[in-house]
Amino acid sequence: MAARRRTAEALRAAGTPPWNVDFTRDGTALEALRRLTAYEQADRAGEPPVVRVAGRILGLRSSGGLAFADLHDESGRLQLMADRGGAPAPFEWLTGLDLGDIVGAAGPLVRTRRGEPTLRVGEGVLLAKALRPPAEKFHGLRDREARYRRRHLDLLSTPGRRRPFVQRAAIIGALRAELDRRGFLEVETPILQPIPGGGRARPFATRHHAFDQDLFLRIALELHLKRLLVAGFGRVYELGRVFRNEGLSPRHAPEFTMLEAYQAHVGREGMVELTEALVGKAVAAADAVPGTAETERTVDLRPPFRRARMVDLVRDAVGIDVLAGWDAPEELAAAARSLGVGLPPDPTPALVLVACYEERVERTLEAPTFVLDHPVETSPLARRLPDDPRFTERFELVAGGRELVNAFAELNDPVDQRERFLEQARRREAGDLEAHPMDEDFLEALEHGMPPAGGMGLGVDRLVMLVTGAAAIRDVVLFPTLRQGEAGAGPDPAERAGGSPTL
RNA sequence: GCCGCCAUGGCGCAGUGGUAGCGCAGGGGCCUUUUAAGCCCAGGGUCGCAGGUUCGAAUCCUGCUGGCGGCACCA
Repeated sequence: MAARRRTAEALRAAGTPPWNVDFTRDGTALEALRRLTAYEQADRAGEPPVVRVAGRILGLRSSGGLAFADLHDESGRLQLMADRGGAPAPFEWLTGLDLGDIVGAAGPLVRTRRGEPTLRVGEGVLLAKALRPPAEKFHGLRDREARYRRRHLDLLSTPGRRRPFVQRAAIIGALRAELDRRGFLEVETPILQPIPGGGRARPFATRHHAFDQDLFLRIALELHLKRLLVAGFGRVYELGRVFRNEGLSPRHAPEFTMLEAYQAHVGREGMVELTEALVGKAVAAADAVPGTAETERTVDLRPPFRRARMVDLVRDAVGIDVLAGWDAPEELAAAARSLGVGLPPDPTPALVLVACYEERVERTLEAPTFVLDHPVETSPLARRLPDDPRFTERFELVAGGRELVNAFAELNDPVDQRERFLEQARRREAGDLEAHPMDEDFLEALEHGMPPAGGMGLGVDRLVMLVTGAAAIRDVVLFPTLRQGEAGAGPDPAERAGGSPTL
């Protein structure tokens, strides 16, 4: 690095500023290749195309009087070449570059002896000197911590690793396009909330100084979107970050992206249809990203998806028939315990069912499956089944052993809603930190009348993981949350220690 | 929060109690069609941090920090 600083200073002294230089290109590397191909297909009529490209130098090879460099831009790679005899100034320029430098280059396109499309440099301009080298050029950054903490270095050193993030953007764009096409209104609701509701999770707490009041970061989008149904919007959705103060894992991050959509006058079936459509569009959008053919997708995400009731899944997988044993909760609990299923204290039949499902069934559901009819006790915002009030008109879409979507016919009975909040509040007082808090403001909205509606929430990061074949949520989040400790406080231990870098 | 594994030059890795090595990158040199170019030369590391055991510690022990994996909880 010291040598690079000297190089930069020498350039400045020689009247060639190493930064803040402009260069107008006439296309990307990919477009340059297309122009060369077109020229060749036209039987090389006339002069070869002259192009101006700009990008980062990630490979340098020189052999005496010939020098090559690999220029990478957002579209791909183009080789640069200069020879001492033919073009002394460009040759000196090219051999004086360092890996990582960002340059502009102009000249005719040719092919080398090996057939590599190559820009023969006529004019070369240094646009930004790299004082630090990229990571190792063959293996790139392998250390996971370094890759997450210094994502810019990871991505610049290994351009192919940008692809999942391009796919992510394509997926989010497709979700938005499909919802827009269906007439949903995209809205933005508060992230800072006095009462974090709409889900079961511990929130992050923060402090508003001017209000002298505690606020929480939202854990879900649900309650505000339902207020908008009350307000008269028939179809609304929000795509946004939510925050949950819970453990991390390859599939859990403290902040993640959620899509929630609400549609008046449709029930659960409408949400099934919408879910299948959105997943289908997401898959198509991701597959349309260039270079995606070799994506490793372990789960077939083509709709339609299987449907199964939770009670049936549990009965078939675990051998416990919760419906049959509903009136004998002690026996149900004993049966579950004898199979090694962990249960909360005083388990009701519903809690036995959910425990068996979550512990024994969910992770086994690889192929996308709509899991239907969750019990009321764990579904405080969902409408009851008309023919069985113990269960709700809810589903979760599970794929790859993980919940991807949670949806239901929304409860619009303010009396029932109040009772369920009270029940949740009792659990909260009993120490359940994730029980839903009482929310009078939301109840007041419901009391004005909310149309019957279906609602769904989709974990965008998980969808992106499934669609791109990523093993960890951190592989589809650009800058994942990491602990900030002494040892990992900054990117460069040498500089943090105050010593001079030894590069 | 608990359990296990990991941490060695800028990056990728080797080194299991006896003077820290290799490749890439960086520096110097050779080479006019290279593709992780090749060849020669010379550099660069308080082995994550702090203690301990030992004549002697990268190596064994303890604690701490960070990461990864699992459990618990959730999407």
